[in-house]
This record gives sequence, C-alpha cells and structure tokens, in this order.
Amino acid sequence: MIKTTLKEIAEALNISISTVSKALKDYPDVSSKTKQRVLEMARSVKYSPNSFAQSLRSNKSYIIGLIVPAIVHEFFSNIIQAVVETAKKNGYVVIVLESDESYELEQKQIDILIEKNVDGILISLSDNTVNFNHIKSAMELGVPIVLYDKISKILNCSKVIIDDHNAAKIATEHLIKTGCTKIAHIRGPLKPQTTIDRMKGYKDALLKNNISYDKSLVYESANLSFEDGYELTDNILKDHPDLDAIFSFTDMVAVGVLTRLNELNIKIPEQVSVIGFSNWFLSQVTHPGLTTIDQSGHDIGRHAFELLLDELNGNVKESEKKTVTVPTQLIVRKSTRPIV
Amino acid sequence: MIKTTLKEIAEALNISISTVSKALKDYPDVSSKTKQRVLEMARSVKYSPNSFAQSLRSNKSYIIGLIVPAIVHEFFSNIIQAVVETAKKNGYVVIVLESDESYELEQKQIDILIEKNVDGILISLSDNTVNFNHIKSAMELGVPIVLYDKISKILNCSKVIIDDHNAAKIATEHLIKTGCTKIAHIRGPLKPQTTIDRMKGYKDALLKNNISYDKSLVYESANLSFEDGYELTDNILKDHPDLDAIFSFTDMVAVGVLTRLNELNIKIPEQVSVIGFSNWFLSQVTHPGLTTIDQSGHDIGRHAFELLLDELNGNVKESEKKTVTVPTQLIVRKSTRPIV
DNA sequence: TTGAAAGCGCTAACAT
DNA sequence: ATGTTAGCGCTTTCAA
Repeated sequence: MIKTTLKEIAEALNISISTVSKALKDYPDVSSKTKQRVLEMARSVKYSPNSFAQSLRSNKSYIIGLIVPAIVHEFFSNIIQAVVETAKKNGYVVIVLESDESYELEQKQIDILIEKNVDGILISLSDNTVNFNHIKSAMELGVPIVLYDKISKILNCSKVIIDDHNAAKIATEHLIKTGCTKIAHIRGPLKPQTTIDRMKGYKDALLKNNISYDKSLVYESANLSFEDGYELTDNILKDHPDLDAIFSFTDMVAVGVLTRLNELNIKIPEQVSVIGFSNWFLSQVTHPGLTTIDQSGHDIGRHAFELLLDELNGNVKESEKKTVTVPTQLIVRKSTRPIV
Repeated sequence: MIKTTLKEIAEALNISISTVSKALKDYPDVSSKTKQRVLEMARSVKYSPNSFAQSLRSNKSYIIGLIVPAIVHEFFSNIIQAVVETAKKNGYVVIVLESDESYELEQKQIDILIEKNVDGILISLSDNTVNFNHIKSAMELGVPIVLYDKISKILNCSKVIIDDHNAAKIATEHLIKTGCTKIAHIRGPLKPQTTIDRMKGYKDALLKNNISYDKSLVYESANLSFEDGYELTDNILKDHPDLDAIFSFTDMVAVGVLTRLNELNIKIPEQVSVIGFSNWFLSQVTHPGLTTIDQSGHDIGRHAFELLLDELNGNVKESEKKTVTVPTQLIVRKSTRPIV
C-alpha cells in the first residue's frame, strides 16, 4: 500500500513535518491559515496515517485478538459478531482465530497474537486446555485477557459467563414438572467448567425433587455434534428402554437425538421428552420444535469486549477483576410435555 | 504489552544490536558461539519482535482484512473459517469486519482496513452497494482486493464465484423432472449478481422445458430471512393457489416456506415442492428435509485467500486477474418429489 | 507560530 | 565476525 506521508505533504507546502502533524491534530499553536492549507492538502491526497509508525511510537495497535474454539458455530458466530461490532464502536478491530478445541493450537494462537502486538485478548478456552501457562505468560507481558464462556476459575482475569448450574437445573426441573422421572443427561467433554456446572445442575435438580441420581443415565458426547446425539440415542434407549427424557448439553446434540427418535418412531414428547441448551436457530424448525435454554452470544461478546476495554483504559486493578454473568432463559417448545 | 527488545538483549550480552538481529535471523556472518548465546538469551526472555517496527520498515503487516455482509450466517461462517485457516497456514492473520449489507458501512470498513495498513482485502459486496469507488480507490493505493460470492463484473480484480445461473437452472430443472410445472421463485434483493444469475437460471430452465415464464411467479425477499419466507408463502398461495413448487434464493427463506406450509397442512412435496440454495445444516433437520444446492463456503474462502496470496506475492499482472468458479451440487432430500 | 531533533524497534547496507 | 549508521513515518519536547 502506497500512502502519502507527512513528509510529502510538508514538502509540497514548504513547511515542516511537525507543523503538518500538529495541523492535522488540531494543535492550538498552528495558525488557522496553515491549518487550512494542510487539511485541504491532506483531504485531496486522502491522507491516512501510517499505522505502523503510530503504533511503534505509542505502543498501541487498536487491534485485539479473539480466540474461539470454533468459527462455524452459531453461538460463537454471535460472539464474534458482537465483539467485532462493539470493538468497532470503540475504535478497535478484531483479529479472529480458531483453536479448534485444541490445547496446542490455542497456545499457538496466543503466540501469534503476541507476535502481532495486539492490545488485548478475548478467549474461550478449548475443551482440551489442561494448563494455563500460555494465558499466564501473556498476562505477564501485560496483555489484558478476558475469558468468556469456557473459563478457568484459577485464572485471575475478568470473565463473562452464564450461570450454567442454575440454567441446567431449571431445564431439568422443567422436565420434572412435566412429569418426567427417568431423565438421561448427555454431557460434554469432561474438562470445561460448563460441562461440570451443567451436570451438577442436572444432578441437583434431581435430588431436590427426590429423584435418585443414577450415574448410568449420564452419557458423554465427545464432539458435541449432531452425529453424537444421533448415535448416543441408540445406546441410551438400549440401556434404559423406559426412560422418559433426555437433557442434552447443547442443541446440536439434542437435534441429533430428535432425528434418531423420529426415525425410530418414538413419540416426542409423549414417550421421550428432549431438551437442549443454547437456543440455536435450528431448534425452532426441528420436528418438533426443541425446548432449550437461551444464552445470548451477543450479550456475552459485548460484555467481554467492554470488560477488555476497561482494562485497556487502565481502569482495572489486579484485585478487582470482574465476572459478568449473563442471564439465560428457558424456551419452551414442543419437544417437552405441558407442565402437569 | 512489554516486550524485550533487541537493544536489551544486546546490552545484556555486551554486543551490538545488529549482531543480535543477525544472529536471530541466522545470518552466515555471525560466529556460532555468538549465535548460540543470542538464541539462548532470546529464548529465556521469550523474545518476540516488535511487529510495528518490522512493519514500519518492511511496509508489510501480514494482516489481511475480510469483509462479510453478515457474520451470523452459516455460509459466511464457513468462509471466515476457511480464510482464517488458510491465512494462518501462510503466516497471515485476518481482521474480520461486517458490512451488514450496507453500502455506507462497507465504505467505512474499507477505510478502516486502509487505516490499519492491511496487506490485502477480501470482500463480498453488500446487497446495497451501488458504486465501486471505495473499491477502486483502495486498488489505486495498491491494496490487492479479491472479490468473492457477491462480486461486480465491472471491477478488474481476482474473483471467486459459483455458477449461479447453472446451479439455479439445475435446481429448477430438477423440479420440472419431478413433474412440477407451476414453479414460483423467491428471489433476493435486485442488485447482487447472484440474484440476477439465479433468476436467469430459473427462467432459462423453464423456457428450455417449454414452460412459459410468468413474471407474477417471481417474489422478492428483501431480507432473505426465515420471516420473509414464512410471510411470502401466504402471498404466493393467495396469488397462485394451484402452484406446485417454490424455488427459493436461499435455504433460510425456504425453511420459512416449509414452516408455513406445514402450518397450513399443505403436503410437502406432494402438493408443493420446495427447493432451497446453499445447503445449510438446518436443511437436514427440517420437516421434511430440504432439497437444495450445496455451495461450499469453505472452498470459496480458501480460493479467495489463495488468489489474494498470489497478488501479495506479486504474481498477478493487471491483465491476468483470475476468476475461480467453485462447483456446486444438487442435494436431493424429501421436500421434492421423486423424478418421474 | 514554526521548526529541529530525538526516539519508538528493527533491518541492512556499509564500514571496520 | 562485529559494529556503526541511516532510515522506515510519526509524535512531541524543546528551541527559535
């Protein structure tokens, strides 16, 4: 890219570089005549400062990094959208990277962002992240980091989460209120806090309602995919032919469950109720519509950027890292029975 | 971010900055002993060069800009994913921006990318882009631009497209082969080339099969949304109670159509067949599954970055801009009848 | 009111 | 084999 420089403008007007610079920044000690001449010239050559030079001098890039576990993913798309939008409103742009749920890749992406001298980083930890040294060493360099969605309790950063425990409890209790008593849970990979919390919410809802917790009713979906839900359905039905509901960690898996149940001509929700988590668009158009928990990726992304902005502006002390909890909502559709 | 500099390493080792620089770049004229000392030191302080300084000197940022009309959109998510992935393989990162189908916003996003001194830009034009001066002036600055998906024939850049005309023709002919004769088309906003080409493909398929083209069977979806499809269905049925198929510009609209037809207890495909475009995941789980045209966002994104890379490497002359056409495929599901 | 100069960190041509 | 120096474009302090 070939841009006109201050030097070129200065030469063309026969004044010094510093005067041009000051004129463009509306310094009070430049005569209005000079100012005008400079502004006109700048406009006519479409002057736009060399950001490398500015950044070198100020040590600020107005670029932040956003790491998501997956880009093709409705929830994370909403987060990306909100972060990009909120960042733009505040004069920042966003480099998007994908960890693909890999710990190694996640480390590399952090390194890349540090190499690029971003001003801050937003990250949802991958399902396989076992160690936080990469996050810690970025923090040691003074790069503000905000965790969202999949966080670690160990790390002392600002965070944006939902109340997974409570949301899962509400989902499970909804099933109980509709008369279900033998409820399976398809959980996610073991490490993320979200998995742990939703499982605990499920368990606590059962116990609170005097339903004993049966470990054999908990199944693991490794990939949280449609296929996982589809295939696990057969296992679940084989193990527990008499079950009356399935609470899935996430919508995509729940939709796999719905699809398989439909194929097997099992009546939903009369015979088996299904409930998901996230409220992806597709849960509106499945057959039947999927009852689920809505979590707003947009709100999570927006809050994450705003917390980061506080840090970028130096408004956050070590001791006062905030955690924002974004509300969730039960969305009742036809995959669950009416409340009895 | 506080990084160790070459100067600091040099001082610590009592050698000159340039020797440190050369050692890190494995220049042959540095003694292996010095090299070793420098590398060790660099590793121990986790040296990573200041990219601002490097960029200022080289006038290269290894950052590209990607403008999409919408981020929360399965097709564009695939494109973002592919661009980010392919860019990373080649040492680039990607700033993602959204035009939100607005011409004004699109202009601003181009300006922002120029301000950020990106090395190149990938863009799918917004539905409302009426004028290409913003693209042209970026090109005049020497910023390589590659258009993908929604392109303009006027602009002399590398492009990645699909054969919309042919794909739409295949979709329409499929309906004809299954015995449909009164086929409505829901088209997109008028300006984009994709709308024009798909409409022409629809029309040509009719004419080729001796079905007269009836303008009143063409409806416009302004937002290409679920709601548009849902609402247009009523209009279409009112205007043409005897129609037997609807070919929609895109899946989301087609799913709105399916939903409304289901509500009205109109048998799909016996009474009305529906065909979409794009092959979004949700078209697998609708009731019935949606016949559609698959277009690979991933391939489009990958090709787009690769074309840009050719330009970044200076391998493309003005006269030899390439246009890559990514293949599409008819995906037959249950929303269309069997071929007669 | 204007300009000169230093310096951000890095690279590379050019000494030594 | 190592070091000196100039310069990328900008900002800002200090001098005129």
